Amino acid sequence: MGVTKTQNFTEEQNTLALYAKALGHPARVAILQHLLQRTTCVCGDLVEVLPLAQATVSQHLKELKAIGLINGTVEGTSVCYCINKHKWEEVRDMLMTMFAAPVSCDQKCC
Amino acid sequence: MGVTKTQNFTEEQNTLALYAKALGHPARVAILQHLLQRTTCVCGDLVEVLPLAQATVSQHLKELKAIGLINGTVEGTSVCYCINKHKWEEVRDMLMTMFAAPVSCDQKCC
DNA sequence: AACTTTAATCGTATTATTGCGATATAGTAA
DNA sequence: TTACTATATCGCAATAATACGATTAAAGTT
Repeated sequence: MGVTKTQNFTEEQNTLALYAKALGHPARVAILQHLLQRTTCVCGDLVEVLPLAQATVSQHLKELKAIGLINGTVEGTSVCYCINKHKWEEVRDMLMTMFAAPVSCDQKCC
Repeated sequence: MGVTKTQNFTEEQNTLALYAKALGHPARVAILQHLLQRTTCVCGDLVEVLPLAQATVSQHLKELKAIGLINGTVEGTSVCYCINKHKWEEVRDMLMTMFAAPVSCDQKCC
C-alpha cells in the first residue's frame, strides 16, 4: 500500500536503489555536478546556481547528506559542501559492478 | 507545489535523473539483475522471482519499458523480456561520465 | 545589545510512487 | 465456443517526494 517492501529484497538491491534514488532528481544531479566542478568546497552559492527556493535546496542537500554522499561543514555563517570521496567511490563501484556485466541480449531476440 | 521543475534544469541533468530514478527501486534493480544473469530472454518467470504481486511486477516492468531500458516481446501467451543493449550502454556511459571525474575534496576540508 | 546573514527546520499543499485486488485482454487448447 | 493461461490495465488506498513561505537558529557585524 505505497510502502516499498524493503525487507523482501537483498541488501545489495536496497542499497543500490537507495543510491540511485538519490541521483533520481535533476536538482541533486545538478548539486553533485556543481560540487564536482569545483576544486575547492562550495560555500553557500548552491542556492544561486539552482532554480529552486532556499528551503528546497536545503532539503535536497539534506537528502544527499543523509546517505553520506556529501559532507557539510559549518564555516562561519555559511556551510561548505563537498563530495564524500569514500562514499562517492563506493557508489561508483556498485554501479560499475552492475553495468560491467555483458548484455547478451541484443535486439528483439525472443 | 510538488512538481519537479524539469524545465529549469539541463537536458543532461533531467535525463540522468530519469535513468537513476528507474534504478531507484529494489524491485527494478532485481528485475534488471535477473535479466542480466540470463543469457536468454526471460519469459514470464519474473513474477515468481520477485516478492510482489503480479500487478505490481507488471507496473515496474512498464516503467523500465517506458524509458527504453528493457524490451518486451509477446511470445504466445507470455512475454519475453530482455535488456535493451543500446539503452543500457547509454545509461552506463552517462553514469561513467559523471563518476569519472576526480573528486578533489577528500575529508572535511572546508 | 541590536542587526544582518546564512542555512536549517516547520508546516502545508500538491503531485508522484508503490502496492494489490479485480477486471480486461490476448493467445492457446479442448 | 468454451475454458485456461499469462500479462496488462483499472481503481483505489496509503505512503513518499517535491516545493516553498514562514520561522527559527547560529554566527558574524555594527
